[in-house]
Amino acid sequence: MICQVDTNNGIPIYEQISRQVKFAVANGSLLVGEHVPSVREMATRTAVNVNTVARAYRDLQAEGVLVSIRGTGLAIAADAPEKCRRNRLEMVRERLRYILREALQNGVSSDEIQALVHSEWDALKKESPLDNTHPEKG
Amino acid sequence: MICQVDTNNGIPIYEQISRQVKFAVANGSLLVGEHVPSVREMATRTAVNVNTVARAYRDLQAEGVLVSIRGTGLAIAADAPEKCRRNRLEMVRERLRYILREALQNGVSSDEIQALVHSEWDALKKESPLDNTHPEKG
DNA sequence: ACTACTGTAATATCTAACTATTACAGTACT
DNA sequence: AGTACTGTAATAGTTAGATATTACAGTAGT
Repeated sequence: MICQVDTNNGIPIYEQISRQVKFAVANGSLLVGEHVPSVREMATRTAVNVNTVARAYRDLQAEGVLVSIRGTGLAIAADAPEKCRRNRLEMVRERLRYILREALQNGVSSDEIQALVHSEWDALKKESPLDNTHPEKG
Repeated sequence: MICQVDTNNGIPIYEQISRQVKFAVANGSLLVGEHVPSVREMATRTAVNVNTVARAYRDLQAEGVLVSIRGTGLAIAADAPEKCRRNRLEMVRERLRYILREALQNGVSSDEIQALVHSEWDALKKESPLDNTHPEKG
């Protein structure tokens, strides 16, 4: 489990981390019972402070994604995959809505948006071709 | 010129204001030479502090969208519409890219994204039907 | 028992964004 | 000249996010 943190995009680091954990659970990169990296390891690998990682993990516990195993670490909760998979599209949708609303309210046409999404999606696929390491079961 | 400010979405208020001004210039809601609302009026109408509006206007001057007319106010620069129209899709694209990258990197399929964009766009169109007050010339 | 890990918590410090307030110089209108 | 607007600036205070550091209780392996 590796997290990519961007300190310049305005999104709180703890939120970036918790989102990525939830996505990882949703697509099977993290399995039930598996331990998430310790706060210190995650902090080191992402060049972030321990407290910031702890904040993300605390939020994930509150959401029921992680459970604490005292003295050992934090593990993926039994019902986390179902939860995260159900919320995966919602997480994307929530942010997509802001952008589309702004575009719509300012005279961007449906065709322009469709073209924009298509071209950006293709560009991203070329940029980082899919490495299906953890394919989801149907 | 009315600005809608959301204090809870994490985006700096001054950035929300400057973006909305640029969009308004791009689609003809604000014309060359026209005065933008005074910092005090804009601050009152958006329930925001004067300094925050001033910050937005300062940025817009730095970008060449607004020009200062001493003692009178700030007006839309002569070449602002061209500039803003050229940047309009880029402003949307920049934010769209973050979302699509996150989705792609986490196993969301092309079909799911297309469906998501389509359904959200339709929902937004119903929510606020287009009032073509300032149609762009072809 | 010792060591090396876990998570958690408290403290202090920093920065960006925002607010409230006061002040000042330039312009327009009467 | 006086009034009412402009933008601009300085000051001080608040909040959220992040950092650095220290500390402590619980667990596992030796």
